[in-house]
Amino acid sequence: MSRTLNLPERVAPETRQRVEAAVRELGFVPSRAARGLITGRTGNVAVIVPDITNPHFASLVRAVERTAREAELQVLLVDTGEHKEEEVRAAKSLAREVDGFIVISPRRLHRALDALGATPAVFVNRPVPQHSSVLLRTAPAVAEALHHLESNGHHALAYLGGPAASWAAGERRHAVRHTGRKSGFEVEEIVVPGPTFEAAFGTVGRVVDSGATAVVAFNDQMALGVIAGLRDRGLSVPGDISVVGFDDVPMAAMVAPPLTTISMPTDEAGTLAVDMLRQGPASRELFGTFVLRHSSGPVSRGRASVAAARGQRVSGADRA
Amino acid sequence: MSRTLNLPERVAPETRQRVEAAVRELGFVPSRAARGLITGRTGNVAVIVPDITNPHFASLVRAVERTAREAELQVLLVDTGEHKEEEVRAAKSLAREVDGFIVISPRRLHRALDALGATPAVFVNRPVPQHSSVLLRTAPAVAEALHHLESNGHHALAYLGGPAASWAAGERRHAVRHTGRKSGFEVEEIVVPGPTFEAAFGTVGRVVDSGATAVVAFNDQMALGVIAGLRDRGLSVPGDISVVGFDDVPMAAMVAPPLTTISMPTDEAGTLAVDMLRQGPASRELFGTFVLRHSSGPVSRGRASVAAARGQRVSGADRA
DNA sequence: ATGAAAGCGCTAACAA
DNA sequence: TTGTTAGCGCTTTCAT
Repeated sequence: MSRTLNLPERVAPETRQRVEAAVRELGFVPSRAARGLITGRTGNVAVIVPDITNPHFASLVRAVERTAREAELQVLLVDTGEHKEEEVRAAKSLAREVDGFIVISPRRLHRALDALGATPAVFVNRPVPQHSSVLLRTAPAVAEALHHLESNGHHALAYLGGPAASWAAGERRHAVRHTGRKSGFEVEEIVVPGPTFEAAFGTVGRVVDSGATAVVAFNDQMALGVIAGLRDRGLSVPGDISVVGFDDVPMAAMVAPPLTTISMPTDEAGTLAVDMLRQGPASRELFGTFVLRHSSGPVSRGRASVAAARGQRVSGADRA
Repeated sequence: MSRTLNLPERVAPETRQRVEAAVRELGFVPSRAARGLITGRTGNVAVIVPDITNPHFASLVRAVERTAREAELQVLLVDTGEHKEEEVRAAKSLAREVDGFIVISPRRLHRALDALGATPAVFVNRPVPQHSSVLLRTAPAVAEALHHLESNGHHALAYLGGPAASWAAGERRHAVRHTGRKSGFEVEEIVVPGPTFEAAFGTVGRVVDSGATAVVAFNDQMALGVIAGLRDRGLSVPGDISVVGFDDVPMAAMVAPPLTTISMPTDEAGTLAVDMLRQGPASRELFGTFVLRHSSGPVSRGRASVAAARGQRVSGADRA
């Protein structure tokens, strides 16, 4: 019977038909657990994310799920809630329940690696020795973005950074600093307490003070925070200041003004990640693309309103 | 040994310590699969959603995941991609791999029920005979919303409906129609091809023509679509027309103007859903709350710009 | 080409 | 209180 299901070609056609009929009739579904016990393969893959509520991670997970199901794999979801020790716990407790891990949690944390045991893993946006990774690179897209800004008369840029421990934060920061300086931009780097709307909102005082005419933020949520903060000070986007984000989350196209941003190939990344699980350690790179929408444009002429807003800060009207 | 792990109180303290030490030393983790084979409990729960990329569902899933992990359950994620037959496939193939289903996919589909077999399930926003459900009710919050609109001088309302097959669409539609008429509103119902930004964007022609001064949309994405469409016609929100959404997705607070909406208790719903898995069939209700932000306000005085926009439609400038 | 038997890692029931 | 055994539903090997 087992033979009929797994090696149908090595069974007599007649027996085969009988068995298949019975299977359909009884609605028989083999137990993956029992099978896994003996084969050593569970048919499960675990995907670990910091926060499924972040649209960028949600897109990645959706792609992983779709590809996994096409390969008859089940997806175990672990949401660490940005809590790194949860990642280790999950790895340890799941290591033998899954055929592989897809770790999208971008903070580097080396303790986690032991917990994996011999279970293969592919890391998204986190290069790890001895393990597979898929890296989402932005440098070429950033170059395009800065070229767009430059040709619109911008020279002074503020960059709102991401979490220090994140590989993506390093890559993006390097891309804008490096490309920026090469293109003759003056780039002011602003460190933000977290990669969130609120945190970014709280930094607009520094953005305005910096004299920048354009700001690039680590992700779209932060870009929205900047836009809201600017508006809160009576400044308009892109009229007074241009804003560019990263990720191109679905909402980026729905807001006003629609966000100029760097779109990440999340579908390909998710698909690639599960495909890479079968192969040995390897590192692949995928590239983001520049998406021009309406939160960026020509540098403003007068800058009177920006100067006025700068006055605000001195008067203590800054909002933390 | 098994005893030490599962019934520690029925083992001699000394033996217990020895075993526990060994467990820690070897990093022993029992195989859920093998255990499940004999106990009949897998320690897994499957959660089925139409689209994890929708922030409303993502919030629900996050709550489910957190609660499940606290109960030492693993979460199997199934994203049906809005495809109802996938739901049946998933139910059939997972029925024996999980201790329960949490079905957040809101379209009603009765074929799915047989596939469940004897596996318990709790349905979110879908009442199902013989099964548990948690229903997210909005009527009281809608009453508040309409009262807010009324006291701001609104009398004519457009309602943009959700998917016909969805229980939530029925509940929300009934709430606004019923409460609306009771409060003396004139409510124009507009059917939209899908619960999306784009689909809603495409209906603003009809919204404007209806003469409504306020629109309530089935969800926040649609509300954003309406706002964008209105802006596209030179109309402002809430200056010319007020807009109210449902769900209070995280982005609702980040956009301009911040969305007035009806917030859903997704955390409680998710938690409740996994708690209810253990108990027998039951139906619980949770209530949304009205959140007043800035996409709604006093009805505009002149309405000249709205009249102008209406002219647009006649001239064929409508965007499908 | 097919049947029979052993055994994957555990728990439950029974002995001791 | 602890050791032993049968067996969960499968696959694999060996015999037929």
